[in-house]
Amino acid sequence: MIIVWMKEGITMDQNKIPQATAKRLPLYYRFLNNLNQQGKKRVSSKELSEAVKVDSATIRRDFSYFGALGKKGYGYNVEYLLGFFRKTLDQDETTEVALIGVGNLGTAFLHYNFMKNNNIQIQMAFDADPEKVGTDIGDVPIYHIDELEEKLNGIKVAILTIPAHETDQVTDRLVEQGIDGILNFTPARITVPNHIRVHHIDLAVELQALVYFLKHYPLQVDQADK
Amino acid sequence: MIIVWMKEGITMDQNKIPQATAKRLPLYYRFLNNLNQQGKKRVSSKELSEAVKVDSATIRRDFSYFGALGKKGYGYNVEYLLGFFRKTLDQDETTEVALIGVGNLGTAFLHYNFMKNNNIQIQMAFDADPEKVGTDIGDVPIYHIDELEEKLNGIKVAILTIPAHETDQVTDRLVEQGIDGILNFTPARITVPNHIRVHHIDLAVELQALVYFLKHYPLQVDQADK
DNA sequence: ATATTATTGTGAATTTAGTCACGACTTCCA
DNA sequence: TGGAAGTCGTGACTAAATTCACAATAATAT
Ligand SMILES: NC(=O)c1ccc[n+]([C@@H]2O[C@H](COP(=O)([O-])OP(=O)(O)OC[C@H]3O[C@@H](n4cnc5c(N)ncnc54)[C@H](O)[C@@H]3O)[C@@H](O)[C@H]2O)c1
Ligand SMILES: NC(=O)c1ccc[n+]([C@@H]2O[C@H](COP(=O)([O-])OP(=O)(O)OC[C@H]3O[C@@H](n4cnc5c(N)ncnc54)[C@H](O)[C@@H]3O)[C@@H](O)[C@H]2O)c1
Repeated sequence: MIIVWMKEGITMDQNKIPQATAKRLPLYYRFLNNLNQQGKKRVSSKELSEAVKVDSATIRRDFSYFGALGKKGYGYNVEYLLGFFRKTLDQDETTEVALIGVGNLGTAFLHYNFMKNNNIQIQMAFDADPEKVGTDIGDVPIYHIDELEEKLNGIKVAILTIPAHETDQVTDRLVEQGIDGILNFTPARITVPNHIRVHHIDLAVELQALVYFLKHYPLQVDQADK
Repeated sequence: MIIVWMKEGITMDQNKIPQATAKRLPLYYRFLNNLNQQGKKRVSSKELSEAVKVDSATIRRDFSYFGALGKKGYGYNVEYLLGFFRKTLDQDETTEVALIGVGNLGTAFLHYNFMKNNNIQIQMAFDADPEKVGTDIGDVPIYHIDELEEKLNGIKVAILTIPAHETDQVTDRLVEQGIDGILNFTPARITVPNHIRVHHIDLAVELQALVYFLKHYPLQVDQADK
């Protein structure tokens, strides 16, 4: 077995962009979009910092990976920066997504459908329940999961909101169809070939972790908490 | 203005537990619970690693912050480890939570209500819509947001699933009532006094970040991807 | 018994992320 | 025009997290 490793971040474009930075980009983008809509022309790392709650040095550092986007003594030009990020985040082309599992969570996502500030659209949904199949939710058609192979049509990103015990089976079929990325809301940790990227969002874990932090990590006490 | 800083992680119990470790604890706990229910008696860091997708050295390191929980050459005793984590994660006492905003997401959470493997329970919900007030969802009563002060009754943790533009106003009221922690699903970054812990889960950002990674961070290509 | 195999716990090394602090440059006002 | 104020970009530092790699030890088989 020959394995070719392309370590992350040293390939393709010149992306040496740290992962931590990459995760913050959509946040910056959204906020810049707001500013722009408000007609704001310039913004400093300090202002941004207060709004997105990221240290201003971190913001400057993040931006600097893309070159010198600002002007010393001035700040950043909102429109320019926004345009830059639009290109960087590929906001011009829409990414099509499939959602699997139209239950409580899945339905919520379909109603919301991420199209507010961004380039991502749920194109179709699948469910195993015949009751749900055939209806639309917010213009998104719901197909039966048996039609996955037939309908998926080259979609590369999937959101998984099915019961945990169905996860492996469905994942295998998605992999078979050439999926590239999965946003997994089930508590199951899935196994996929390593060219596929999976992000887990484990809501129960998030809540438990918050509670754990509250009990065990007392925060700063500011005696003049105004 | 006098500020007393208690830096995180050097206070109270002997917790020098790194944050990254703390965030993984609920995950470990859940998986150990599964194992135990399956009647499994022992488990190695390698097995755990495959199941939860965390490097086995990281798992051993994580556990080691709590002392020597395993046996060399053997692994970990599932029951013992589980018992240990139950205590550590305070799984015996239930944490009461309030949910604010019974919309798409909020309703999904109410139906789910986290009580599966853990000690967290949504006790009550609030909404501004009179249509929703008065009904119950899965035994959780829905009150009008105007009753917040009256009903909240010392609850220390809140889940926020309201529209972004309502966030500051509602947050201030929660703070006023002495909330300790907020799990914020709105895209708004909220400002709170620094003894209050806020975790953001920004679903749109997560999805955008996944797409960004797919386009810009080609993963390892395994030529014998079996 | 003894050898073989499995697996921990942890120092040390490495990698990744975050922050400080300041020189360089811009803007803006008097 | 000159100087004060503001802000970036970044080298150097610090901190946090991960991973390597191996001695120590336990379980098991023969
Ligand atoms: N709802 C929440 O608040 C919440 C919180 C944390 C985690 N989760 C996790 O998210 C997932 C979904 O949760 P939910 O509350 O929406 O569950 P749900 O039961 O409401 O929805 C699951 C949906 O998947 C469908 N389904 C079942 N098998 C399928 C298959 N093979 N192919 C396609 N569809 C199939 C069902 O018909 C159902 O509509 C679960 O894994 C759950 O553990 C949910
Ligand atoms: N639904 C999703 O998939 C999704 C995805 C990403 C982010 N979000 C964010 O999560 C939040 C909730 O989303 P949603 O889709 O559930 O929205 P929603 O509009 O369906 O629900 C919001 C609910 O909050 C209630 N509300 C409004 N003002 C209130 C107040 N002052 N006090 C109490 N309740 C109030 C409304 O009556 C409504 O029931 C939003 O901020 C949204 O941006 C949602």
